[in-house]
Amino acid sequence: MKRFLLIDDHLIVRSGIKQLLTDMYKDVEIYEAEDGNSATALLKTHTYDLITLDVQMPNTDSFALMEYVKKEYPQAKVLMFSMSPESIYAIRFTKAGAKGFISKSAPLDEMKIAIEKVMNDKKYFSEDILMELTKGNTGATNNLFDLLSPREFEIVQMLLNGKTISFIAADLSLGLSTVGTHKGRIFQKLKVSNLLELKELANSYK
Amino acid sequence: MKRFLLIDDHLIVRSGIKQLLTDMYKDVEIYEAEDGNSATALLKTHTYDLITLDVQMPNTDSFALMEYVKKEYPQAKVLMFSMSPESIYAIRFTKAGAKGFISKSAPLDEMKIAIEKVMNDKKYFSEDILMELTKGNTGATNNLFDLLSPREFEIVQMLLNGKTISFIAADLSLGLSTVGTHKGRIFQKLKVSNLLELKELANSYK
DNA sequence: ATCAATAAGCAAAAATCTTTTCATGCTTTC
DNA sequence: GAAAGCATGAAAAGATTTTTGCTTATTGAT
Repeated sequence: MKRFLLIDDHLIVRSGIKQLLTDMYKDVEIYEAEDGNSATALLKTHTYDLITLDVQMPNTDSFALMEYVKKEYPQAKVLMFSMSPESIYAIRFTKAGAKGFISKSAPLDEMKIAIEKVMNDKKYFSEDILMELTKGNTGATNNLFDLLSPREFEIVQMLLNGKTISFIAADLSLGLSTVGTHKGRIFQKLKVSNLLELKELANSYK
Repeated sequence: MKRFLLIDDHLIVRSGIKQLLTDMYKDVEIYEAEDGNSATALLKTHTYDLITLDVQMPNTDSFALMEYVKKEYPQAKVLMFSMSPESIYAIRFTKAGAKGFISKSAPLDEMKIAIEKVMNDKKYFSEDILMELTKGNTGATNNLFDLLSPREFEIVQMLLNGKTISFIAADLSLGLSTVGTHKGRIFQKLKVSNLLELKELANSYK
């Protein structure tokens, strides 16, 4: 018998995963949580063979939940489900202890593989994420913003407040291109490719 | 026998809806499309008792698809599924002919009601959207996005997805300055002065 | 039929941003 | 103490975006 915990705010998604799991295993026991509170409550009542966790949920800090799970239940096997294939969150969640990361639009076969792998305490990541993970940067930090130098940090905050390059340059008495260069390096370090992604990343740190 | 067409890019969501439908009706025939192309192909092969359509899909303009469906198959009954309960999309899709609008996180009972209503050619909308709709009749809207023209709305969506001016221009086969002008007009209508403010405004309708 | 308002589009110039490359100073490491 | 590496800064060239002013089409109201 396998026991699962599905954490996702969308009922219809939980229902889909449930379907998949009952297809895969003959004897399953499935628990569902639609937010962090019900998740922690359910974590206390049982141990699970696999926990699936949605990356983005309203009213719930998925990342904090992941950290909580890792701390309280170190053996827990967590498979992250994300809406978009290219997730800027992948690295953070992986460092926080997620064993796998898969997109909700992934084909069935891939999902099954991901589920089985993680259940057997192996890791599962899609190609693109794996590349991101292996690409240098084995920095032990959990917070990508820690990688920024003081100056970069100063500038990233202004960018997050909607300030333009030219405004920042004037404000800090720097050359236009200097600020531009900083911005480029910031984007590289944080692995984002535009302002909106940067904002999202920042928001994900609450 | 009931025949359904589910249009959603996330397999796991389709699977969830399928589950719900097979629970509701004894004899069902379910077709799935993960993008606009496969949807239009499937529309040609059968008529359906109900079509469910995801509001946001990558590589697919859901709104254009809705308009296409309405034009080619005026009797089709379309139930929109959206990630968030309130939505900048609600009115637009309703005007384009959607018969219902429901959130993916809605409780099971509500989903069943929505499905049944739309199948019986009645309308279904959640409270908040209904309010939005009735306000429209009296002239004033409380959703700034409703002020945008079709083209502007198309472009604002892409901007919210992090697309650049030049990408949008190429994608829509428009001149660079055309898209730039649209963007300027969008910012004016929505009273925002940069991308981040735009994003925030959009989020506030979620 | 005309007028006014809205929508859609573009060219060209001006403004702004990005990328590449390099220089310098400061730490850390061997 | 030399080498390696990072932080900071910027010029130059190139690319992109914004703004201005204008054209055309469509629609609704008078």
